[in-house]
Amino acid sequence: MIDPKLLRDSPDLVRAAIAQKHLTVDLEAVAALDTRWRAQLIEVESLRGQQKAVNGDMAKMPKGTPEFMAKVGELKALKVGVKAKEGELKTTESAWQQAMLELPNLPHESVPDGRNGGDNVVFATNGDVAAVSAYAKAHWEIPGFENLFDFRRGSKVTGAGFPFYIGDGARLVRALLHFFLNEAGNAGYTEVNPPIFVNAASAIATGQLPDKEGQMYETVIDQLYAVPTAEVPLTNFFRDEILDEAVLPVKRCAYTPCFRREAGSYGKDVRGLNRLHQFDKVELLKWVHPTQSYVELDALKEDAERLLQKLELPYRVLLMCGGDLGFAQAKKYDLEVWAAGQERWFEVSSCSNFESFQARRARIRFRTADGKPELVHTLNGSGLAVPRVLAALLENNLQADGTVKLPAALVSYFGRDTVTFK
RNA sequence: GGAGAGGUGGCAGAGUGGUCGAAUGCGUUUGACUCGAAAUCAAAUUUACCGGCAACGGUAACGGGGGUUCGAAUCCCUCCCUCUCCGCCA
Repeated sequence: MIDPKLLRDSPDLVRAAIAQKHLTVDLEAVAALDTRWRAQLIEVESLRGQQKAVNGDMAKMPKGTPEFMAKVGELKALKVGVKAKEGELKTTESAWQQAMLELPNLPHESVPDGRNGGDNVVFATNGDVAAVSAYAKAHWEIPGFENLFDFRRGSKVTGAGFPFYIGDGARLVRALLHFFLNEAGNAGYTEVNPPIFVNAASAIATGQLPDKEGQMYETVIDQLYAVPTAEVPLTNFFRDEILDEAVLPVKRCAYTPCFRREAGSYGKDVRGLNRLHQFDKVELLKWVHPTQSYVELDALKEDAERLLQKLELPYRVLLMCGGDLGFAQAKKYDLEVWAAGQERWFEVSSCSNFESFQARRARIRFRTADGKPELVHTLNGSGLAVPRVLAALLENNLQADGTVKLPAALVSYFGRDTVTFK
């Protein structure tokens, strides 16, 4: 949620920022709701003030006297009007709140203009794409692939996009997760093992709701959502809390399976490990002082990059343009890894600064030196998503004999330096 | 899943219909005393929103929501959560 005062005082600024995201929002309608809400609030508060004043008098006079009964009558009459006004206020207020929840976050000034993915800026590249592998092929075409990654049985048991990982396949997932978590720990992130179902309040706080419920799996009778990312339970850990300024920045990481319904994708995008309904990911999360959030964003991005460097995977960093920014992000870098077999870049991490957008929804604050609560800034990034990293490892490191040579960083986690597809 | 008890300020803990945003204790902050510290004494110490340049004023909040009443922390309904006992269970 953006600051209501900002919309009130500088609507043009808000309008321009939203335009940069190429979203259409009826700001006038929101502003009108805000105006009406305040007018009604003032009215209701003054009526309640009257009630309180008369009530105060009554408290001091003996019960049952004619004066007392007169006051009762007076307040009885007043009550009807107040109830009606309160009802109106409530209606306006919930409409206004809903509208505010549907307003996107504003892009940071350093975000480049652009309409879609094609306008993103290549911020940095690392590694030599041309020199990867003479034997690369799309990972699902590697002979024996289905021995390690069983999509057919996954479809039978659950549905498309829910593979079984078998033998070295399962072992690779475990090795990567272990590697990611250890690296995050070394970088100062405290490991957390969070719930993987969250309630609606949590999903609202991080921006999944309202609006995007179709992208989450929902339980039938308990009205819980399977987490699309560990970001949701992790961020909500401090919901409705005021932190001590001295503890900032708080840095945490978590592994969770992630569940995404992702309706509407097809073709090569969803072949093999490219896009799944369930996948494993380690998420990095920070709660920081507002003055530090952009420094922290760069550090976060570097923490994620380091993983790709250690895995010896060529990657590039994209600075997302306004039109390709998500609803809740103020600024976002995507890390894309090169998959030599498909000759494509794949997003394996998305590092974002939400500024106070999530913190305002979640009411996560810290106490400043002068004792006043102030909203923190939240940031998160993948560190990293497993299946696409895995796909790139398989494709880029495929050898002539059909085995895959693992990067040195992974050998101790995997237990061997070679993956076979038997 | 069944039965019972309970959810009050940073914490502990009073309050069972009328100036109660809420006693008291602890904690914290500031000041006094002291060479300094402890102890002691004094004062301060929730949050949100609205109005206001500000000082300040107003309204709301005693787990959430609804109801009764002129008036609710207090009575009623409902949901959530915690604890105890029983059942079940990795």
